[in-house]
Amino acid sequence: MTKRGRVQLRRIEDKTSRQVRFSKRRSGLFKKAFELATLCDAEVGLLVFSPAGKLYEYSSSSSIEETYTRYKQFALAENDVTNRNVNEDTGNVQNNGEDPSYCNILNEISDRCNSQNIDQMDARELDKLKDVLLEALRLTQSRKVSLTERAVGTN
Amino acid sequence: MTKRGRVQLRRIEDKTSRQVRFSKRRSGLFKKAFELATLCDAEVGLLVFSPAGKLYEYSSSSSIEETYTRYKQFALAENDVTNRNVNEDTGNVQNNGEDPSYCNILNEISDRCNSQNIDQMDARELDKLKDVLLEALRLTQSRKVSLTERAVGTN
DNA sequence: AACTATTAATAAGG
DNA sequence: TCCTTATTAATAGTT
Repeated sequence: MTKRGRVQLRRIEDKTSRQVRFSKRRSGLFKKAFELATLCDAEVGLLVFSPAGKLYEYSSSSSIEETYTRYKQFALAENDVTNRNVNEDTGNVQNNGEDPSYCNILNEISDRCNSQNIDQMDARELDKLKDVLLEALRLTQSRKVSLTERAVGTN
Repeated sequence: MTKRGRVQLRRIEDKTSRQVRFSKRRSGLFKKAFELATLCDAEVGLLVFSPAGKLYEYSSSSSIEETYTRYKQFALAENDVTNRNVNEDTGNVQNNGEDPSYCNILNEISDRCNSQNIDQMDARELDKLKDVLLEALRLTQSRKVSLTERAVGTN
C-alpha cells in the first residue's frame, strides 16, 4: 500500500490521474471560493480551464464581467499612481499622465465591447459605440501628434 | 471552551472575526488555486476583493487579462451557437451573425486596450489602434444602416 | 463512483 | 498578526 494524503507539487504526468485529480480539486476550489464569498462578504471571480480546454467559472457577484471591470478600474488606478512615481523619480517613462480622459474613453470602449454580445446591439447602442470610437480616434490622433513633437525635441 | 472546526455557512456578522476569517481563507483559496494549476496543468484566474475593497489576484498564465480574454472568446463562441439556435427556432433575436469580422475587430480593440498601459503606447501602437478604430467605425456605421433598413421592413 | 487512511485547513483561543 | 491545538475538511490511493 502506497502513502496517501501528501502529494508532490508538480505536474501529474499520467493523463488519467491528472484528469481525476482535476475533477476532485476543481470541486474543492469552487467550494472554497463560494465559502469565502459567503462567509466573509467578499467578491470572488474564478475562471478555470481544464487541461482539455473546458471552461468552469464562478462569480459571487452578478457576473465575471462585473468583477473583471472592477479589477480593471482598480488596476488602472494603481497603475496611474505607480507610473507617476516612476516618472518623477527617473523621467525615463514615456508617460505624460496629462490626459486621464484618454484612458477613460478606451476603457469605455473595452467595457462596451465586453459587456454584451456584439451581435445583439441595437441601433442606439451602435450609435453610442460610434460616438466613443470617434472620440477615441480624435484623442489617439492628438496623442500621436504630441508624442511626435516631443520626439523631435520641442522641450 | 466552544467547539472548533465546523462553521455555519452564512455571513459572519462580527467585523473583526470576518476580517480574520477572510485573511485565513483567502490564503487557503489562493494556495488551492495554485495547486490546481500546477498539478493538473489547468489555467486558473482568480480575483478577490476583500470586504474592505482590497484586491487580491492570482493567475497561472501570464496575466488575468489573458485568462479573461480566453474566457470572453469561449463565451462568445458559445453565445454564437446559442443565438443561432434561438434565431432559427423563434426568429425574435436581432442577430444576423453574418459579420464575424465585426466581432473580431471590436475584440481586437478590447484586447489592445486591455493588454497594456494606455499611457505607455508609442507612436506605432497608436497608429495600429487608430487603424482598428477606423475599421470599427466603418463597420459600426454599415451595421447600423442594415439594422435600420431591416426595421423599416425591407424583408 | 465509493471508501478510508492520511494530510491539510482552519476555528477558537492566547 | 502570528502561534497553538482541537476539530473538521479535503483528498490520494484503492477498489
